[in-house]
Amino acid sequence: MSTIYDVAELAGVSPATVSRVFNGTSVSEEKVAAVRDAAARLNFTPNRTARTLRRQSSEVIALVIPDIENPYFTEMARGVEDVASEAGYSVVLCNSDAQVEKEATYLRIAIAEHMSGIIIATADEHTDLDSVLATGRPVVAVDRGTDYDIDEVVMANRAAGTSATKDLIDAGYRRIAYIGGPEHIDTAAERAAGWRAVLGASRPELDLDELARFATFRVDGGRAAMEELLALPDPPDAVVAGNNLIGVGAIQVLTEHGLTPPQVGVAVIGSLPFTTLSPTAVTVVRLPARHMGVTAARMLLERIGGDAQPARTVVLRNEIQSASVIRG
Amino acid sequence: MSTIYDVAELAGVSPATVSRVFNGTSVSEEKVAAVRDAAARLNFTPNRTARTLRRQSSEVIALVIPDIENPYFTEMARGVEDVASEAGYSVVLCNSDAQVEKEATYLRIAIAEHMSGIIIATADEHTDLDSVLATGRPVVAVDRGTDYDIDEVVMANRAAGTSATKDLIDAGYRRIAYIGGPEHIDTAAERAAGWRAVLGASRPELDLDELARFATFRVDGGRAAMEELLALPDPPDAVVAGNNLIGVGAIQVLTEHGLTPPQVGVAVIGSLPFTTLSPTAVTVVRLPARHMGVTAARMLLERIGGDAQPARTVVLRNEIQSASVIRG
DNA sequence: CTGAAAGCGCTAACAT
DNA sequence: ATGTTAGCGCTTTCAG
Repeated sequence: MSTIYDVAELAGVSPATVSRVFNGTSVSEEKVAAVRDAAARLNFTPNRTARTLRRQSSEVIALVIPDIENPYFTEMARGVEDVASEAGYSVVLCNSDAQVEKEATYLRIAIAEHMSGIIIATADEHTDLDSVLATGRPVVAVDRGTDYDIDEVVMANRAAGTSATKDLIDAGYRRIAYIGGPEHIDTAAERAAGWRAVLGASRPELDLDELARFATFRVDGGRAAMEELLALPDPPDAVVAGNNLIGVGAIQVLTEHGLTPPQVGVAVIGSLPFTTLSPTAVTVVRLPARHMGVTAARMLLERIGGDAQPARTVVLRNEIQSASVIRG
Repeated sequence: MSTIYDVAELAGVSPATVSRVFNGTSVSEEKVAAVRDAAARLNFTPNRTARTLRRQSSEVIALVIPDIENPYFTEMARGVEDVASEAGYSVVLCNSDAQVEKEATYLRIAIAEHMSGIIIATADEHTDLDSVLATGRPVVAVDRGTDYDIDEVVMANRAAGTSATKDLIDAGYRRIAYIGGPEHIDTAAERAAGWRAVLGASRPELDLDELARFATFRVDGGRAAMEELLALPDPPDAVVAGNNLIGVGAIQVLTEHGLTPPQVGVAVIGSLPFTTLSPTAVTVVRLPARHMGVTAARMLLERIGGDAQPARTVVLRNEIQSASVIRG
């Protein structure tokens, strides 16, 4: 690999001039040409590591997510990436696998690699951001809140739970169960609270605790919980799924039991990007994941640019796509 | 951020000793303790950039994929990540978005950041790897072949096309269409060839060109092609989908037309991780994506370790999960 | 086993 | 506008 010294020598200028050419400061026409020519001839690529070491910052941002296989997060990643690359930043995707230790490792890497900012959907409500924040790096929380006073972009989780449940009630379902993610994750708790409030008011006779299940935010979690609910002495006639993957799991189990929606009502919080269901069979509360990524990236870029206004919380509105079935 | 000099001073040793402690070379018990203690007290994190600059290599590998929203690639990414992190490497995920320019940018970054190796599912058959290879960095191609003599891990694409088609024939379908990815991508071409060979032999009366469609490897591609096929004067009674997303699109359109599988036969090359279909409705040729990632990562790590044997090609066997429907 | 010192490639004062 | 030079933080000879 050639260096700016090689280029400088071939072009007959100083290394500093080469650096200037690659950084857009004022250099005379002719020297620019000479440098570019020499660089091309040597197949020169500036060494980012050296540059980063010198500048103490790099044009890369870390995006830490708990499940890279969840389309919700990859859709968000797309949003982040589009904004970032537009601004000349690359984004490094880190999969914490919902494990605090892995998450901590990636956070450490982000610091050690001088990345200029972090967008994180935390693995745990109490993720420790002390050391990152101590370095002065901006951090934007997405999807889930944190214990810190930082920018965050979240969904209207409670509203999502509310409207999903209401839709099922309007469609005529009565015993509406809920399968959510781990209770200690605030999004999961909020969505459940929405369901609880609506159903408690509308169907006071129901034992809500019997109808609520808290699983992992994954397909197998949804499957297991749905099996449990179906095994109840008095099984539910509808279910609200706390996220996309839980929804998939629940629908799979229902289908296997010959209870294809809308035979049993299903409302899913989150989009089902790869579903092959008829769009009228299941109610979907669309969560604007891409938009979340876009918003978070913009905010982060602002902070990287030096913006020091107080921390903001953006709550993204969701959009319900109701199953058009009216029941009994 | 504190440096080894700070730690050295606090611990009463030289910077070199601090470095040795963090790199596992022989240092006396007591000094190790002193250094660790000082480091902890200063909340010291080694600066990877400096280390990389000095060592001319970093423990990160780049994984370049054409579509981060395709579960096939994220599943593969998981495999790569598991192996890599086991070996102390972190993996940086780069989404080329099937664009050669974006891909080239990420390749450039990989070089400039001194990443120690690259796993790539190319955006284009003729992706230019010259500059990467010129640096001596190992590159492993996954999913798709390249013009270069490098390690590759691919699926048994032709066989996938063959068995998908055979299964549909065995189930009694007659006019079996094919929707594949862009013809210039070798995987797409091979899968199509499998379909063509089987169908040509078994149903010589069919006009294969009429029944073949080449789309993007995405849901909308599958949708558009399926619509076209259904609009044919004599529409097909079955279809082979060239990848998972095309399959999803095709099934969506069929469902919307009231032609839910297995009313029209569907065989998909690639797993459908988030479908809610009954498993007996659609034939799936499972592609071991995770395994592909694991294999590629292992090979890359070997190369990084200095292994210089001739380039290998690993072809991964697939597994068919037949729809258990027998027709006519 | 330990320390001193050079240097990885680049940028940013500081001169000129 | 351009060149000179001093590091950024770390690893790694080379001495001792």
